[in-house]
Amino acid sequence: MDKKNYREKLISTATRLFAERGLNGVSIRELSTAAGVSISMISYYFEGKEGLYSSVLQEQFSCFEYMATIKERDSGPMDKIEEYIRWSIQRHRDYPFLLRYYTSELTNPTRYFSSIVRPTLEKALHILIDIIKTGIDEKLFRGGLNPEDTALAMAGMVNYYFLSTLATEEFINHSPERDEELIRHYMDIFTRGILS
Amino acid sequence: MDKKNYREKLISTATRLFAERGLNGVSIRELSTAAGVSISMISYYFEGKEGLYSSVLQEQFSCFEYMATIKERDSGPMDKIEEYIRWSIQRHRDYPFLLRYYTSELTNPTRYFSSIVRPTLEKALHILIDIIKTGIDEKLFRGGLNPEDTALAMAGMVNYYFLSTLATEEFINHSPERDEELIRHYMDIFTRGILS
DNA sequence: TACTATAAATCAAACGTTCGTTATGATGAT
DNA sequence: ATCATCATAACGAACGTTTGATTTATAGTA
Repeated sequence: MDKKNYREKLISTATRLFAERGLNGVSIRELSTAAGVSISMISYYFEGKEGLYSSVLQEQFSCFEYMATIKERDSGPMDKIEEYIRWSIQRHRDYPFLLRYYTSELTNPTRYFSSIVRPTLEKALHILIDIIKTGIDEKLFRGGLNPEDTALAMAGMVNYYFLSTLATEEFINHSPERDEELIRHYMDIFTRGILS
Repeated sequence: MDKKNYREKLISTATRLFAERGLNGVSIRELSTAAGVSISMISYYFEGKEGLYSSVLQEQFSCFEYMATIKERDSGPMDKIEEYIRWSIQRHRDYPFLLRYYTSELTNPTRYFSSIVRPTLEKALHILIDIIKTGIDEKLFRGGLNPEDTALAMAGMVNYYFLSTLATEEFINHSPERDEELIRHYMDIFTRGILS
């Protein structure tokens, strides 16, 4: 039989369950059963339950690094904007989990938030601003446009949709087709407001 | 001695503690001690812990009814927009709690979300849309403006700020002066994008 | 006013359950 | 021989709930 590594299995199961019900909403007994792994593996691979939670967190937020690469892509501002929206939507699949983190049940949530989440959100915003500035320079976007305002409105807009659909059937069951539909929807809004 | 009623004391304490650490992050022992009340009062006044949580929720969301009255106010669209922003900011003092609710630890969160939160958010959005439409009709706002897009961008924008400052010192310690500063800031952004 | 009976509000203690952790010994793969 | 994994059991701590007794408030009666 193949050598198994249940570390990943634990992480993926924990990601789903913690996203659904939070750190204190899931017992490690239920978690290990759902993962099909012995309960003692949690202490074996991680430093207990909070250690597992921290590992999940770290993995969740590492995905933001991809966002930073969009700026360097060899494509026009319009394509980059679309890429940002696409990335946002895929990221928002994990939104319940991220929201949980914002109001974390960890022993010292504020420190984590300040050191990871906040800079990440600000970085994302500045990348958007840069893309829009480039669009204005290249005279693709309206000259009168305020890059900071536009980026904020855009990031907020995408955000707001997910906040309002969170935890609904619509959110949980969104398909790739629905994703594309959403991307077109936001690109339409963006286009209406921004093209020169 | 006066007749006491610890119901309100329990609700106010629970509101603060649940906002900080969530339903499963606070034990009813700690909660009752913090309220200076016997633990059995929770089952006496509410139907257990979840009942108390539900009561807090209901009170939190009832504030949204005020939002609906803004539309009927006897003032211009610009004033109404400012009122909306002011209301949003004050509401966001309770943001950690509301966010918790979005990812609720209740037994059946989706039902609550669908029946309370979603309609509330949509109602708020439609009130904004109406205000903006009126502004366009009265030729105060740009004619080319898309009311739906603008309302969404605006609601999202205000939202995004709080998401990014949540759980930071900056958020927790914001003062009335800081509130006014924020209101002016958002009104500036709005004005730049919307006036005719 | 004073006494009493009833109901409401409050409490401390106990109950049974579940929690996260750790220890143990065994099994199969490398 | 080492490593990954298992099932199981045990542990003390913490959990939410319930019980039964006690205090307080209210109302009725004299």
